[in-house]
Amino acid sequence: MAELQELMNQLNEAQREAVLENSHPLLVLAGAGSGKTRVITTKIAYAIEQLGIPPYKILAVTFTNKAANEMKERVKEMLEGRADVNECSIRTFHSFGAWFLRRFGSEIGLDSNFTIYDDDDSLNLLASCFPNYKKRELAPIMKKISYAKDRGLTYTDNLQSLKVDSTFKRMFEAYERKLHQVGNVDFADLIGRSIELLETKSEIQQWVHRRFSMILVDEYQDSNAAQFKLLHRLVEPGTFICVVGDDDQSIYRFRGAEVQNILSFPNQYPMARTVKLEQNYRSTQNILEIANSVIKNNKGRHEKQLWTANRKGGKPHLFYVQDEQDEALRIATIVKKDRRFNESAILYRTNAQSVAFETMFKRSGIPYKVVGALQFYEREEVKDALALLFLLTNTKDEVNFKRMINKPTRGIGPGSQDTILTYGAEAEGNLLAMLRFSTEKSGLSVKAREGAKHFLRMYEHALKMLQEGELVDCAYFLIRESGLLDHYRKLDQQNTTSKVENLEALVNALSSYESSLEGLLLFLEQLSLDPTTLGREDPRDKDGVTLITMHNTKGLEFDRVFVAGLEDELFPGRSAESDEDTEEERRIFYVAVTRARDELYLLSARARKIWGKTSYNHPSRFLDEIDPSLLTVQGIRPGTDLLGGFGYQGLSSLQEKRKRHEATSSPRSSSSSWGASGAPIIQKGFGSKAKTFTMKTVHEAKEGEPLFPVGQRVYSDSYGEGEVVTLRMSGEREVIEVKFFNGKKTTFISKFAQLEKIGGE
DNA sequence: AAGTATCTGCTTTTT
DNA sequence: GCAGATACTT
Repeated sequence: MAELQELMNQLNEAQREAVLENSHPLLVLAGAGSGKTRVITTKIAYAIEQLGIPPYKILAVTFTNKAANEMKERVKEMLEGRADVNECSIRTFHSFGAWFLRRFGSEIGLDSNFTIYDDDDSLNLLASCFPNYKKRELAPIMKKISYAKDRGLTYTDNLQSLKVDSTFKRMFEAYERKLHQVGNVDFADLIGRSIELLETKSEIQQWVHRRFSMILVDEYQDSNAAQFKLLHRLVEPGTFICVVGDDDQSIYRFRGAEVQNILSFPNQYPMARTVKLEQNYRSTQNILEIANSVIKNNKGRHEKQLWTANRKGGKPHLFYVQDEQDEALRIATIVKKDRRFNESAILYRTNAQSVAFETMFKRSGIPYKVVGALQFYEREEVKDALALLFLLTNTKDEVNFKRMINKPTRGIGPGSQDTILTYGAEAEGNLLAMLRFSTEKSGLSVKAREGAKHFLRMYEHALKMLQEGELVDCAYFLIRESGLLDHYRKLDQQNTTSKVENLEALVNALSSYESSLEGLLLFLEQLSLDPTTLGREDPRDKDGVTLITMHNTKGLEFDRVFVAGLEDELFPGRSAESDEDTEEERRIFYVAVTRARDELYLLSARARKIWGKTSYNHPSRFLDEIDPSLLTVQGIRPGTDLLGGFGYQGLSSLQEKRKRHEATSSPRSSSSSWGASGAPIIQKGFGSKAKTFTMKTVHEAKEGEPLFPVGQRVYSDSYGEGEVVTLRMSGEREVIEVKFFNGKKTTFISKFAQLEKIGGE
């Protein structure tokens, strides 16, 4: 108890007020670095220790996994020694939805084994509804469907506000019906169907009301209309609700977030109290001043006075650099000097920007960690293996079925797939049953039927293994028996990839889960909701400079922050057209700058490679909003004419673009040391031509005679000498396996094999 | 059905 | 610079 008192003593007056107010709905307007997380975590500690609220009755919701994990840890630290701390629900909105639906979804016809479709899967599902459309055309529609769902709308609602036509409505409906049919949910459903559940099943709503007596929401400014609605359904007059946020840090408008939610909280909850946290404890005065001078240009915001009692600090730096390599070099030079890797972070607008830093850091031996990028999960082989597992938990999952039914190829092309799917009604959506029907009846070619049989038998066996609790063996079995393992092993040998290693890593990750269907579901859910966790050691354990998108830094802080890529078209991005778009970008800038405790570096490059093309952009307009006297500037601002004549700035942006374009297309003499112009010896064109391999019949078959005997010595351009070790027939085709003397083993279709027979026949 | 070659057009940001 | 769609060959 004394400890709690100590925690309370660390708070300022406003913070303490926020912790102590527990009888009215509470809105905490918390500026950047004002101790918002501390307030929430202390509030939880206070509720448990002082008010005697059992931990399991507390629900704290955040928007990002990182924030949720961070909060969990802080609470655990504060309440060290209490065994029941883990009973607090500290989750993202989406993971709450998943938990809730897993538990009660059956009440609204949702199988509890559902899996969660990501954006890619959703698009595939939509594409399967409209085979005549290209994915390119459907992608923006899918985006709009998600957007509508984030707004809490269904296809039966009036969608006029979205400016859509009747085709859209039709597609929206078809998508939703299909999603129901396959028995899975998309991200938006985790919120939307939870709302549906609460609205239609009063006994469950009552259960929820009994269960959670205190609900806290962090980063409330990022909530969208659907989440707002969900929250409203979770609380009853007796529930204590507290939301915390900062309208200046609202940066998820593109995903449907509505700042209005935080601004109108007092109207929604008439008894609400508001507490403002305006003292910043994080940054130096100089850093804060820069943040303030930029954000004040936003019109749609609440006036507030964020101040700090911290020291003035050194002057932040602004570097004008040549290009992205130069940018990386400058940063590398700085962090190398004092080696304060862990205390430094590089913030950028787009994930793609991390590459230049990674390359440079590898070169200079600087340790780093990329936060958030999906690297592992996005790999083709990993997605393939996961698709096999997803199909295992839900045999109606058409998206993952289509992904894997013919991969690696087993003779079931688009035509055969259509045939199989025609048994849909008869099989009640069960894809394995469809396979069975299609193998029993005519309609498939011999090859396709064999392939289908094999796939079916494989799954029947895998399901049995899963039932017997052999989860890891089952996963391995699927990966091997489907042919994926051989397929990728072959690719690894041809190229210098390590796809098989990734498959192994996946199976290894799976092995730390309970060996059952439940364990598998948990594993898949964890992966769907936070795909960044897999395949990488816990980033917190690793030393190094943090590379991270500005969006991902919310809630984090670093001694030294580099904000990279401050150029128009990149930041603010090219798609920021309206004032609202620009204001959102400005808030992102504000978030980025306020992450810094002591040192702040802003970097702007004259040239940058975007999509393989060098482009020349203006320094970010946000830099113009900073009083130059606040910064130490190094390098020369592009457009500054040292002779005092006309610079870029005198030209309209269109003229400029043209002019820059000319500059780009003329042969460049300058070229940085590792620019694209330093001609490599292996030219792309030649390189790929040399590898070009067209399937030509190399060996003519003679009636009834095999093309190769086992033991035949052969020579291959790519592998060198080897010997045929096995021979089998695949349908009409002779297939041989050759073991090369370099140790590699590869399978060929004899007729097409680029092999020379050597030695006497 | 499967494998290649070639062309096109584009990526923010996250659950 | 890369993925996806298209056209073509075996």
